[in-house]
Amino acid sequence: MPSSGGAAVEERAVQFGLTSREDSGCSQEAKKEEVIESAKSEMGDVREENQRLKMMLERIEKDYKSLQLRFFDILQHETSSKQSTDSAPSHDETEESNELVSLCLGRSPTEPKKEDKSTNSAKSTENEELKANLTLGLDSKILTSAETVLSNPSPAESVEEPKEEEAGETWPPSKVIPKRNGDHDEAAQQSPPKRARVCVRTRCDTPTMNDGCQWRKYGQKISKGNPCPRAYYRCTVAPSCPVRKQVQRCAEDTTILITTYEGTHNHPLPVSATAMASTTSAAASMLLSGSSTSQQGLVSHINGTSARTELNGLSFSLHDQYLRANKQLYFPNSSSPMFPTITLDLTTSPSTSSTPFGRFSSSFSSTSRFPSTSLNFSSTESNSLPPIWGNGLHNYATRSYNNQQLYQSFMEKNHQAVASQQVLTETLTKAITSDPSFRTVIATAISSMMGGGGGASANNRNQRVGDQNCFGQNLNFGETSTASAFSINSLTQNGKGCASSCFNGLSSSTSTSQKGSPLQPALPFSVFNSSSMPNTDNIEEHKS
DNA sequence: CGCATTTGACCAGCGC
DNA sequence: GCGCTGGTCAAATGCG
Repeated sequence: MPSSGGAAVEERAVQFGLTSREDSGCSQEAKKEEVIESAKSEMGDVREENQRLKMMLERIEKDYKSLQLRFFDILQHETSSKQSTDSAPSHDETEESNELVSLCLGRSPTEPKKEDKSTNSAKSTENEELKANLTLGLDSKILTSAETVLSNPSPAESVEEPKEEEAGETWPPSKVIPKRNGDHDEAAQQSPPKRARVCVRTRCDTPTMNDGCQWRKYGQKISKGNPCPRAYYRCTVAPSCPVRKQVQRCAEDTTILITTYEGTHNHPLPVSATAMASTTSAAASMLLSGSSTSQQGLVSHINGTSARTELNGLSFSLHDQYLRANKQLYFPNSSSPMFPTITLDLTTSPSTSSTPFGRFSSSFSSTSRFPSTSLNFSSTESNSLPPIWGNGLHNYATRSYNNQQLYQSFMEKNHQAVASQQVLTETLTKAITSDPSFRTVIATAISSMMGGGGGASANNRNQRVGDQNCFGQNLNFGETSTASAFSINSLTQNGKGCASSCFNGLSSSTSTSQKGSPLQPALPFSVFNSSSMPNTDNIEEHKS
């Protein structure tokens, strides 16, 4: 913004220069002085304008600070209330929604950090935790790649990806020994051959679950113990992408599709693919970093044979199979004893277990060399619960259930997903409108951004469309129309990437809503930045 | 014709 | 060493 003021100064200076040159033809000093005086007065005006712009900038920063402080307050309050009443859901709609909104606003990854230090220490401490969540818990490269895409459409994956692979996720696992020079990651510091696999169980009628990525089938095998063939896919988004996945139907319930991901994408992902990728990557990170120990980015609550882990807000239920005696005749992962496997159960079939998470733990084979871990997104609660998160009636565990429910809904019923998004939109809108001060701050920020940006040329605005989207879309999220556009955009792309996109939003928003950092990029909104992505579908939607 | 899928062959790891 | 199994390759095939 100051740059626009500077540009104005230069422009006017040029004008005056020309004027004075023209006037120099007249040798009358009086005119010269007149011109000089007028120029001085003009300069004074420009200074004033510059001053106004500076003040505007300061005001924006101030608003931003207050927004952030408010977010931390809410976070703190929520954390404390959650600790006191773990079982009783006591969050009101506004709070949860505010979380979401604040997360969006806290998109800037660097600035808030400084501000936290300047504020009170307690909050900065918490923010450090959140930051840790961001950097470690979401060590998922998917997120970073998504962020890269947002900020720099050019393939910066060459910088990002190797870090990922340093974590031990290389391919092919049987041929490449994951000994890297840069194995300083905590995951790699553990047993080198430890390579995480993320198994996702979903109900899906299609041959494969559409996760937004492009896959090429390169093999199919009948695996032992399961009459259903296992298909092998490799990611074809980038030629050198090491990511592969195995798809197999559950023998017991053929409607359940078991997708096992391995490796990390070394390329920017389509927006529609970031959801599953980030989820699996985060899960893999959690697994590689130790599932049942409390670490940075991971807040685990170990309770007997299970542990509930909050990974960037996603409430994961961990069940070390070694803690369980349950056995199953087969499990897809039992055939791959070389790799630790983490399973995300996105199925919502009625549980056969009495314990909230028992259904899943019983699915594990104990033959695996590494402990498998389950991330149970499911719940034994009735499926009749509306897939609305942030409705204030559910605790975090339930919200994770809702999260999963939503994902399922998106996968199966797009219309239902639209409705859910609309409810979400309403909730967000209500969250903003329910708090006058909050609304004022946001309105000020909006006006500051939009109005203050008036000094910038249209070209500049276009060039910085990503950045502005970064801010504008977050603020606009409080507007029903824009939020609806988001959901519709996500859902109208031929019904394929939509599910992932929506899940993307859910996972990201939810992840940041609890322990996740507010500074962490909010993936769902990357949809708006799709113009910077090579995803033409999104580009078209963005234009519309 | 180009691309994706299919499918049998091949290879490596593991257990006996 | 042999057999079993999982995983991958690559030629054949199918499809748009």
